Amino acid sequence: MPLKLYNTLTRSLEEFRPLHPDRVGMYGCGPTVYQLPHVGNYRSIVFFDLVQRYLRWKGFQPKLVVNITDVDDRTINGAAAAGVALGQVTEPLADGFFQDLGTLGVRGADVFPRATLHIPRMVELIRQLIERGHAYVTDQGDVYFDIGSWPAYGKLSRVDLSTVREGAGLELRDRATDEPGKRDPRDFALWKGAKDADRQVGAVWPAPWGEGRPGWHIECSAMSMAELGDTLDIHMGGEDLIFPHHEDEIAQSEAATGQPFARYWLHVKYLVVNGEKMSKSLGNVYRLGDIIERGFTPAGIRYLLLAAHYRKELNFTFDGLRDAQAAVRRLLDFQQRLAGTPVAPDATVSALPDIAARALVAFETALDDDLNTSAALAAIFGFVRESNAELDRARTVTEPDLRQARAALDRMDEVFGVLALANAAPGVDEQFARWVEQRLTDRQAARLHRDFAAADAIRAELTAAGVVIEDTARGTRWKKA
RNA sequence: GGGCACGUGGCGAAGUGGCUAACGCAGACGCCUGCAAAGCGUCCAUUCGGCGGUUCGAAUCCGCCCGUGCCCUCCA
Repeated sequence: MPLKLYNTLTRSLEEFRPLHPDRVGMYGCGPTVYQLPHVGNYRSIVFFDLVQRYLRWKGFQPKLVVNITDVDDRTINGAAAAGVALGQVTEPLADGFFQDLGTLGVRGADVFPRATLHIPRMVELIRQLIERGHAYVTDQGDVYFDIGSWPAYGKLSRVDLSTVREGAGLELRDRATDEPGKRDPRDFALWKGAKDADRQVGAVWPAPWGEGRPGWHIECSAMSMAELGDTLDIHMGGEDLIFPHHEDEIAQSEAATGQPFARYWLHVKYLVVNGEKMSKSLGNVYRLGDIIERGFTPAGIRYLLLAAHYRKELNFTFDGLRDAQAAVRRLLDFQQRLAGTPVAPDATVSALPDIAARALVAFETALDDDLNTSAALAAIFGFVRESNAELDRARTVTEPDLRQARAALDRMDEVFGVLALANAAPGVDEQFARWVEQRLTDRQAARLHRDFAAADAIRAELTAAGVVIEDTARGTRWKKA
């Protein structure tokens, strides 16, 4: 079954065919490390992870590159304000980012290039653009891309820059005076001549036309092409990056290499909080640490971020997070049930293999349709419900049947990674577990004597300790609430 | 001001011309259970922001209105 993706470039659903038969070059615009990322950022990152996982699931060999922008206006300003070197601001933030990725079960891109380590490649690209007449150097030592020299400009965003006016126009004029030597207000910076603040924080690199530092857009072009070649298969990012960032990437890359830059452009819609945009003034910018501190689980957060289709706005709320965790709980309960179901060689053949097979087809069909994660989750829950019903009916099943059910669940979680993440959560400590087991033994003894008052007292005690118990035909199970 | 999206039950969220509008959470009732929990079953939108229009038929297409989000030069 072919995978179809919505390509922003053509504004249509297209069958995905990689340039090279199996290998897939993917690039996702990663964080600028000037502050800790927030849930909005993670929606994008988790989406990159999803795409990579699914491509692998489908048998492709994806190579995912996610950049770390560690030099730009904001990082430099941050370092200058603190009076420290650039790296002293960016490195701790990058570390924090990687730590969060682990928390969210993001497998990790294959490469996380840092902009500051790819400056020579950027200089080389700019040199080519100047040579080919697509860029020019100003008296201030800045280098701009000459949009007039590139008629194809605007093919991704379809923005007609000549119609821009009013508020936007005013800003444009202000910027033009801010950037002397710029021939056309639409031209964008490839290189910025060194300024005092840059020197102060050590953000200065040599170039044939004078020292300075790269512009933002060129960073992504250089890093993606360095890792994936002149033409990559999939380029991803937040919807806000379509213009001008990705537009500029296309222009400068294609003008420099003469090759198509990226074949499929995927853009993730924004996440809103309580239906409102996330902003500092509203005080609703949540970082991962904030959410975990409120007692929410990484698996719940990951589930919530993946539960909505990536091209639809996602409403992030704490109520929604609670619901997501309940959904994860249901999946975990089912997984545990599968793990604990007794097998019997003489059990009659069950419907489990058939249920599993149908679920996998529905699952793949959903994801093939432009990564419809909501529909894929529906397939998983359908599998859970039908399997539960079958297990209620059968009581015992054959080992092969059970194995197929477990395999199907694992296979589907390879894409979502939610169960794996939930199971990776730090377990309860040994001593606590021993105490719980002891109390359960006591309760069981009371139950055998039909002393239900005593049994219920122990259960109440456990409930107060945050333990939920389940009596099954094979004994009592317990779990943390 | 211009451009692009979106608005589905209490909440979240699929579905984009035609079976009884997925799925999850919450809620109600029932089965199971000593009682619970878990699970299962049934129920929970005659209706898809509002008003018109096209069509044999629309949540799905068109128009207007209301609301929200993104972009209009360094914001995922």
